[in-house]
Amino acid sequence: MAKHDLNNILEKGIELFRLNGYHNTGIRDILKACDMPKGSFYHSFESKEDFVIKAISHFEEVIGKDFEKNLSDESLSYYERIKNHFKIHIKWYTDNDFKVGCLLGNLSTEVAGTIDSVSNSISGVYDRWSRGLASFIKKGQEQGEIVDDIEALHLANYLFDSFNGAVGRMKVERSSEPLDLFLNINMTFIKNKEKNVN
Amino acid sequence: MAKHDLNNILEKGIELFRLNGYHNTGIRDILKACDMPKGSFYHSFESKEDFVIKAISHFEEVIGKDFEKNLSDESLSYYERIKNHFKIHIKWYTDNDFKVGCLLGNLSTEVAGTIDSVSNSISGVYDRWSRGLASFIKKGQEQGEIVDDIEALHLANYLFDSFNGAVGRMKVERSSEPLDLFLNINMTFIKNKEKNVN
DNA sequence: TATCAATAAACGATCGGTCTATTATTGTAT
DNA sequence: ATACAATAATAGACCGATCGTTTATTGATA
Repeated sequence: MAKHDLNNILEKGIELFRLNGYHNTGIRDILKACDMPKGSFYHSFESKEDFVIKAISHFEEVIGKDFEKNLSDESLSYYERIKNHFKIHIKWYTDNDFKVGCLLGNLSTEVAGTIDSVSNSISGVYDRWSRGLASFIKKGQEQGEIVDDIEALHLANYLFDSFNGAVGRMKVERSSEPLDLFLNINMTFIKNKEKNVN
Repeated sequence: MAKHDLNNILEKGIELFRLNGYHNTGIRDILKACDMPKGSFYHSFESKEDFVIKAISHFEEVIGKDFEKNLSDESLSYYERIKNHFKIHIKWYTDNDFKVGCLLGNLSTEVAGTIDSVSNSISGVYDRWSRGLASFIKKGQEQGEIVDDIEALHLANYLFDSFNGAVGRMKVERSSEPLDLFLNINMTFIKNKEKNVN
């Protein structure tokens, strides 16, 4: 039995990676943030690379739950559920003063081009998330809420990517405007105007 | 008169920042890439931060020209010019094996949250570029080529952000698919279907 | 007493940045 | 034109700090 809760360390690491990036976050910073002694890190993790891979998995688990909950809210139309999901995330970024990015977005731009294990790991998460979102988009298309001239899986992938781009810009502008633009424009775009659904 | 061409150093730095990121690119790496000794760097630049700010300016200049050229191609409709511009960039990323990001996109996610001078500098570039693109979007809207229910400046900002998100994903997937999706989906979205313009 | 997780201390490498010394280049006076 | 001081530019050794990682030792358990 480990004395230190590994999930706690992973979450502190995720927090710091999101705030300061991968290469600008030292292992010492993570350890200091959760009062773990300096020597203990390599008892639980093989390397920093191993740590970030496990952090990605933990992130998938935590955000994935939130994700499923939002999309399964049967009081809303499929279109509204998707909109609501992004709205909730926008609120979160706003509450964090526009200084924190998405773990996957940060790692994608910073290290996905140089560390293969990281890009492979992120790719898997996006694949699963996109298929999850796509299943709800498809239902929305079948209900006539969402435009159906674009494949659901393509639309899902695109929406995630576009949102990440807006998050990057948000950090620059220190404002929710890029996120709001993302939401308003894409929600206008994907709405099937022939039906009048909220 | 300087023996070393400052623009050459800036371009090598931009290349490395785009490939490996800001914190993962040491000043030594930049100097080695252009055979410049250490002492000369600090004769020309105050610090790494000063260097990256000047690199952003140089990047604005270089890409800005390319940008203006593409959008001023009078053989194409406004809609086609915009599409063509992004197409040219997609080809460039493809030629670079999907491992290189946009300087501004990289710096936005990696350091815009922590180094104010960088976020301010990037913000200025985006502001000028967005206004440039918006002026052409506006003309496209007036010609009935582009949907006009969204403000041109908003659309311009949104397109840049969305493209950057696709570039991040491209690095993860090592594929042009995210970029192609960005182009196909957005070009479908912004096209005014009432008129039949290429 | 044997085992092994947990931890402290130290490792070599590299970071951004400074320092002093040397070499080109320039402006000025003759 | 020539001599010479002044300054710009080049060169690389060097600095303390910090990087990711390794090693040696401790402390608890069986």
